[in-house]
Order: sequence, then structure tokens, then C-alpha cells
Amino acid sequence: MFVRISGTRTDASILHADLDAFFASVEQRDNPTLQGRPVIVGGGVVLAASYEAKAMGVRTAMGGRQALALCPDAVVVEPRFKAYTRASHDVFEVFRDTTPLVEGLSIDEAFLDVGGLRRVSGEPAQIAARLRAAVLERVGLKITVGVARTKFLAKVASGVAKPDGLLVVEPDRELEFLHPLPVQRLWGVGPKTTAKLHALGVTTVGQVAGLDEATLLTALGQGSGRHLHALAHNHDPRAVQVGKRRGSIGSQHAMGRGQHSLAEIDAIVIALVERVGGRMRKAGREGRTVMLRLRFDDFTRASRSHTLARPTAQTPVILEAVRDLVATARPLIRDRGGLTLLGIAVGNLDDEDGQLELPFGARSAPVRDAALDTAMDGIRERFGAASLTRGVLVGREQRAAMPILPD
DNA sequence: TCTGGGGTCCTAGGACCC
DNA sequence: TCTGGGGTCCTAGGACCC
Repeated sequence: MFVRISGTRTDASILHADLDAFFASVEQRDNPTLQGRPVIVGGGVVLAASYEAKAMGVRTAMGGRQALALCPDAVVVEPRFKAYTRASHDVFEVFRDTTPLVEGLSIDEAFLDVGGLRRVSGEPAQIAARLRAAVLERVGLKITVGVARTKFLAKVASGVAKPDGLLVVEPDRELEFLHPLPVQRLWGVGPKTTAKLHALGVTTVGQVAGLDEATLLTALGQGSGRHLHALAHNHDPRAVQVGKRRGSIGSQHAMGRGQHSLAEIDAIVIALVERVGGRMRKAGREGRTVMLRLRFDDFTRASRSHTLARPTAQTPVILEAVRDLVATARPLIRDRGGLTLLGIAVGNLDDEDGQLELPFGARSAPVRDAALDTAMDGIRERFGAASLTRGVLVGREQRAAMPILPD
């Protein structure tokens, strides 16, 4: 008798792990004089606020001036992105020591599937508790963990449990937990969608569940309508996926207000293209679609894109394409006045050339049996499973090296 | 309220193909 | 030459996430 660790689940075995006030916590960890004090990372806008600052009403993405008005005692620090990347790496190492089935969502959060580890590591709630302790001990950061049967509920649970919390949603109490929550808790519901739902007289998840799907589709369109209908009814069959690869690599630069000469713009373009090209080559990725993003004084945005015949990661090729895009956007830049942000990105990243990431350092390009075997050996070694079968690995769709443990 | 640096996904129109 | 249905790709914009 075998039990798959992914697939149909009847128990709460997905963890959503979320670092608390990530950037600010790293600053407090690295500078003891900041501990216990309100800390704001980023001057112009708030990139992150410590819980002491949040208590005074400071929020992420808030203007710096407003934040200081709310919290005059706050210590404002410059962001140190390298330190955050490093900390994130360390935390994900702890995640992967817990289970091979880790799906990173962003620099500071991930899903972990621990359903198959019951015999080896215990109940999901125990695993989650140990995970929190391990991250604090090994990296010096606090995380909140939500545990549930689905990804969506696990994420909602961690959101409710923040900060420094652990919340398990048992399968027989899911709707009881979900339905009283405000609609903003639904994944993908931001200010605009919230306003549309409020216009329908809907403020809670339970009320969304009470709407028929047609009403939701009319109000929100196909994509988000279906998505919300499913989430409100607690339908979320998505499995935790390992080895997801991003679809674009980009970089942007905020420019001060005021006029910028074409030479100035070109200098920024060159720097951005060099950064992006370098990152692409380092990641072993090539892309076909070159994108230019602009933001103006009046906060309107514009974008231009061009798709090349062949994928590339070469700086000169990308630079030429971006310069052409800048040329097509020149009337816009002239008419709308001040350019305040310039960004470039390369998308349409190809799947074949790069490296598919597998647990335990195994890599494949494309999927090769040997790479999968190496990964499975790593899993056997680390988890001491008596019996393992191989999973299939296909592009970015599959879960990678799925161990199947004896019941 | 007037701002960062990353990203994701969806929509809608047009070009083009069979 | 006109007309139809179905599909993919590209472009631009919008909403959302951390």
C-alpha cells in the first residue's frame, strides 16, 4: 500500500511559510540597536516596516513623509537587497531540509507539502512548529506558518496568524474559518476588485460564495470571476510545484522629477540592459520579448514591447531592441512631461536551454534520467525513506522528483 | 497618497494562418 | 470574390502580489 505525498488530500498537509516584516527583520537582526524600535526600510516609499512601526499605522508602499508623520520616532534605513537575498537563501535551505516539495512564491514566502512525511517527521502541525524554531535558530528570523488542506487556505491562515504565529485549519472547519473573512483576504482581490464587490453589496467571502457564478463573471470578467468563485467555495486543487521558473527578468530605475535629456535616458537604458543581460546569462536563460516600461509625473504608465525572431541573452541585441522601443515612445515622453520611472524586461524566456532546478542540487537540461536519479538519491538519503518511486518531471508543470512513501 | 524594485496573470484587438 | 469558424501570436494596458 502506497500513499502519494501529493495529489488528493484529505488532511491539512500544506504549509504556507511567510517571513514576518522581512526586510525590516533582517535589519533588526543585523543591527541590535534597532531591535525593539520602529524601523522603516526605504526612504521615498516604505519598502518594509517593523512591527513596532506597523503598530503606529505605517504600511508597506506608504509614502515616506506620511510614514514619518505617523511614526516620528522611526529609524529609516536604506534597503540592503543583497542581505535580503542572502537571508532568503538561508531560509529556503531550512525549508528544503524539511521537505523536498518547496514552492517559492517570493523572496520571503513559500509553500511546503509535508503530507508524505508523517511517518518520518510527524504531523504537519509538529513539522510546522519545528520549522519555525529552525528558521529562528539557524537564520535568526521569525516566520509565521499556516497549515491547511489547500494552498489558498494555508496562505490565508498564515495571513491571519501573523506575526510570529502558527495556525492550522482543520479540514472540517474550513468554511467556518473562511466565510466570515473580508473579501480582501481572497488571493487576487485588490482595491479595484474590492470596490466592485462592495458595489454589489458583498463584503465577506461567505457573501461571495452566495453569488452565482454568472453574476461574478459579469462583474469581474472571466478570469477573476472564475478564480474568485472557486476560492470562495474552497475549491483549490493546485499542487505544490517544485522547479517553477520565472517567465521574465527585468530591472527598473526610478528617476527624480524634472526633465531628463535623451542622453541621460540612454545612459540609464545601457545600465539596465547590462544588469538584465548579466542576470539572464548567469541564470542560463534566453528570452525573445523585450519590454520597455515607463511611468510619468502624472503617474500614468506606458509600455512598449518587441518580440525578436530568436531568443537571446546578449547585451548588444537587447540594447538595440530597447533603443528602438525608446524611439517609438519618444512622442509619449515628450508629451506627457517628466519621466519618473524607466524599466526594461526580457520575457518569453525559453524553457529548453536553461537549467531545471531540482532538490538537492541535481540539475537537468532538459530533463534527464540521471538528474532525476540524483535527486531521488538525495531524498532517500535525507529522509531515510524505505521505498521511493519516481515522479515525472515536465517543464514547469510538474512537481519534480515526487517521492512516494510506504503507508 | 503621490512612490520601489521586482514579478504574475488576464484581457482585448489586430495580424495572420488554415 | 465573399463569407465562416477556429486557432496562435503579438502588443498594450490593467490589476494584483510581495
